[in-house]
Amino acid sequence: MIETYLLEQFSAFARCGTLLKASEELHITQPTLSRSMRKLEEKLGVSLFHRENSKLSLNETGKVAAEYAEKVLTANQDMIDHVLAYDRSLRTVSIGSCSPFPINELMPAFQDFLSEKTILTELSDSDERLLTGLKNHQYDLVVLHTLPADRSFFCQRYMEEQIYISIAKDHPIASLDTVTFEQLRGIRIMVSGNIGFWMEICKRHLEESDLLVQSNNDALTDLVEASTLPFFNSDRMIELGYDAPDRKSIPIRDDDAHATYWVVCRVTDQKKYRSIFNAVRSYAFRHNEK
Amino acid sequence: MIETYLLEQFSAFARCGTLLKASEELHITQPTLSRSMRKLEEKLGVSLFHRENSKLSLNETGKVAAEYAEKVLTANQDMIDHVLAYDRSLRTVSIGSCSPFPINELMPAFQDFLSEKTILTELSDSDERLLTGLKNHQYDLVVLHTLPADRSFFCQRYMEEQIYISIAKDHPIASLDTVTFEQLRGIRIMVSGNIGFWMEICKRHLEESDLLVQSNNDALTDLVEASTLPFFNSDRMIELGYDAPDRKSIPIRDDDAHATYWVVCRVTDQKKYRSIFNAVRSYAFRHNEK
DNA sequence: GTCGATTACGTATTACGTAACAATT
DNA sequence: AATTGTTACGTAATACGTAATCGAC
Repeated sequence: MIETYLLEQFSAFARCGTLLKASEELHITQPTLSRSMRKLEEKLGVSLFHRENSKLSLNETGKVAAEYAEKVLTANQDMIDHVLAYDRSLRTVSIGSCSPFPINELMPAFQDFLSEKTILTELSDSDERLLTGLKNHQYDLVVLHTLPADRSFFCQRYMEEQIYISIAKDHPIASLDTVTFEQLRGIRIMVSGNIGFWMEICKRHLEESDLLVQSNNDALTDLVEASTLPFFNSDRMIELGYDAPDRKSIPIRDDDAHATYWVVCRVTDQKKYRSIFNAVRSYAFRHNEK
Repeated sequence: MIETYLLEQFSAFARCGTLLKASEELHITQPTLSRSMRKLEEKLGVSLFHRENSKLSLNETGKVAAEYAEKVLTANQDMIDHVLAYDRSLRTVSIGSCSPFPINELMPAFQDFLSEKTILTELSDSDERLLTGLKNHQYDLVVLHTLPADRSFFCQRYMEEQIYISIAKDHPIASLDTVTFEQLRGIRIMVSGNIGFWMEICKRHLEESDLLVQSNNDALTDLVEASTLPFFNSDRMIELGYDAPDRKSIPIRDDDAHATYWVVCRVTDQKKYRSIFNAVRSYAFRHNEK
């Protein structure tokens, strides 16, 4: 077997063409490289270079050897990458969600029951992408707004969320008890940029030009206070106090404005996340009682 | 990058299960292995083992690492194997032939013009197999008894060979000037085992049970002298003095009993073997003159 | 007591750098 | 003169072995 450092030095020479350039790239001296190249030849028992006129170059065998050396080195680097990634994956729980609110609500439970692990959360606007991610171990837990048919997933019903329009009290619409997306068409409405699948819903029912998307949440809060423009809200957000005093929040009665969230994992991991699912279940129970 | 010796030691431990057995396999001491395993963990920056009760075993990450280590090591060994094989191939000329006689005749030319190379000759009973071997660099030169249609080969007509039956002078057939395979059916005939495609010809035209195949050439010579059984001969063999005084050699007039040999190489190698083909051509010219 | 792993210490190997030299361009 | 590769020599790093220690079965 050939030691890795010899292959690294050989590969560097093959790329750079001269020992000098290779030695600069590797931050070692030429004599070291010169000796290493001889050593590699000795180890293999074959000649790898043309040596003439203080000019060193690969011969036919050397070119073949360089190709294979590259393979060995990438295999080595691959090992490092994969082992580190695997080790990381053991200490990390990746959670994907179609919407930001369930994640916020679940965070305390995650921190309780996965205290020794790193928690990594990610928003996605597509249930489908979340499920494929769950399947190929990109995620360990996902929160969906649709119930997957696949039996290889374990699903627990979690919570409901209802979208509201928060609109100035003197606006004609403020007199209504409920509205439809249809009634909101043509009105400019502010909306946060990080709302997962809700953005798709909004774009489907309203003109895209009417949506004032604001990715920065602080900026959105400022805008709400500084303007009288309506904005999208939800029962969950209102519960948390995200409301504006001079506005009225009116529920949107379209089916699409209501979501039921499901917490999902691979059936093989069902036991692993048992305590989390218990917390989810009791949360769902408490809220169904109301 | 991880040095190869660390991966070798790690792999040995993964196979053997204990440091002691691994150390015996590698002919090093346990302390060395113990230190190396720690070093590997340090280099990767992750834990690879369960250490408890003077018992060392791979943890989950360690098992993954062992798989990848194996890949790196096989890539390393692959490199060595292929580089050595390639280097060998540069100093070797592999010659395949459908018949022994052309090789014997060409040997002096090979030794003249490939003096710095190792010459490797091989008999094959199938032109087809010789051609595929030539295509995939198993052979560099082949001698065929059929002219290949493929334009990616360069072909040079070489020599003729005519099969004779050498039969006791008092045998009825000995009175004939020529014979056919048909006339020889039912007669037990001795034949050498190493005659390439000729064996196929004999089996096609004669009962297999009538052929007394003798793989050892010396034994065949002895048998020829000690018995009066007929045997197959050829004009080329007769020229070289391979004959028996108390027998008569009669040419077989079937088409199959006559062969025209072609020396063939890949067109890409045509120049490389130019001097050999010159020798072949002049040999063919001399013999056509006769 | 045996087996397996680790620690501590000393040694031998060897990979590397410095300096000088050789050979081209 | 500048560039590139090699040789010679000394040094620092390190891989290894020996001996002793600890724990468990």
